[in-house]
Amino acid sequence: MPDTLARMYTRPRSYHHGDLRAALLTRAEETLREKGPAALSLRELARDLGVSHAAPSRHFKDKQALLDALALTGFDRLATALKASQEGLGESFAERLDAMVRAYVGFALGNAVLLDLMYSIKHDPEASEALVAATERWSDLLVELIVEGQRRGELRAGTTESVGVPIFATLHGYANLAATGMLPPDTDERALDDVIAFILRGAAPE
Amino acid sequence: MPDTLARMYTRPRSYHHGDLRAALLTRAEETLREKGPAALSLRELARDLGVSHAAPSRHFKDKQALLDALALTGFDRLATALKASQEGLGESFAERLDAMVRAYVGFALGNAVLLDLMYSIKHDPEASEALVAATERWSDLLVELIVEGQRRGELRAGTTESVGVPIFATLHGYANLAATGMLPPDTDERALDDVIAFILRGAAPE
DNA sequence: AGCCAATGTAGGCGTCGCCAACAATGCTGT
DNA sequence: ACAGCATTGTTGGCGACGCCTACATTGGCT
Repeated sequence: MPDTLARMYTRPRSYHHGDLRAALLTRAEETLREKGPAALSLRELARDLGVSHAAPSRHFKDKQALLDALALTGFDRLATALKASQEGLGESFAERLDAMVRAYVGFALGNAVLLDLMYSIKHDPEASEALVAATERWSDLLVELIVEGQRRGELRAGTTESVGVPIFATLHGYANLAATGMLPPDTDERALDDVIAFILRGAAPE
Repeated sequence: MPDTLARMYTRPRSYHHGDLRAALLTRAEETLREKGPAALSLRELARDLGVSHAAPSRHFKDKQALLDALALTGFDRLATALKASQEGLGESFAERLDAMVRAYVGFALGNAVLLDLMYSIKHDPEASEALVAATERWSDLLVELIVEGQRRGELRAGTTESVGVPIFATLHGYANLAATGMLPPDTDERALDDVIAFILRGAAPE
């Protein structure tokens, strides 16, 4: 039965696994989601995949490297989700912001631990480079939204930062609270509406 | 020389330490601040304090219990800081909010790792009763601010939640971004002003 | 004075991350 | 076709960690 589980990630093959790196990432994310970050161990990962305890080191120089890679895939998926949320929409800023906020919060709720990992502080200076690039790939979406909103006169004037930071702070803060279950119990759908309306008022032209 | 360090926390005394529990908490927070949460180990703590590796277990049943206690002191200090920020102020909501936001962000910047710990614990299965009480002790301050702001007509109508959640989300989100160093490099003082103004607009009466 | 609960010590268990030495595999150029 | 080599996986070992149990010292209470 544990063998059945292993088969999901490991080709029935011997010696060379085939795609151990991808299997490690997949399994690691499942563990993260199901048992939390503290329960993530390289050795257990290796056991689950039917591979020796040192095999993972061929693909990730240490545990942090695996976490960094995991965060990277998270940013990729987040960017994809946000981009998808903007497709087939009208040009109204309010409409687009609404969609983006919901997509972001949806991602946060569906990937709470992963999101936490993505924003945690301890990335290697080196892996940082790829991470920064990944972050920009999606934050550009927000910037674009803002610039376009300003052009259409639906947003107040000001530098992208002065307008964007409060918006992003609100979005990020709400997603974080919702994902960690820190909001008053009943407040769920309704609260998100309130937050979106709040952002629109805060960012409205003078 | 390591002895000198130990003396800071340990009475030169033998066998019974005197106040090992408090010394553990103090030293643990320093370690957290200086070397991050991953570097915090019960055994090293014990070594630093010149005590055997099992001694801490007399005061904290396991590592998580120590982290919980640490979070608890964090909430206490946060509540104190927020309360202090409201003293000697006028009654204007704008003024009081400004002070509270700055106090919160100040705490977040000065206690980044601890704050992270505080919020990661709550989400845990059964947050201890004391912990829940501690969070309420300070969130009541925010609630009070909101209710009073509404009474004075400086805040829009609505349930405390519908008004408070967006405000707190913004505050929490900005503090979090600032503390994890995720804001554009130059944006520091100015950005906080923008955020406060943003909150006031978002929460203003219709 | 004597006893007991609280506090600290000593040692051991299983797991972890990381390292070094060795083995199997498959790609490459000739 | 095949020899050589880089890639990938294995084995075993090291030190550190969290937690457990059994034992030692202490100070306060009766």
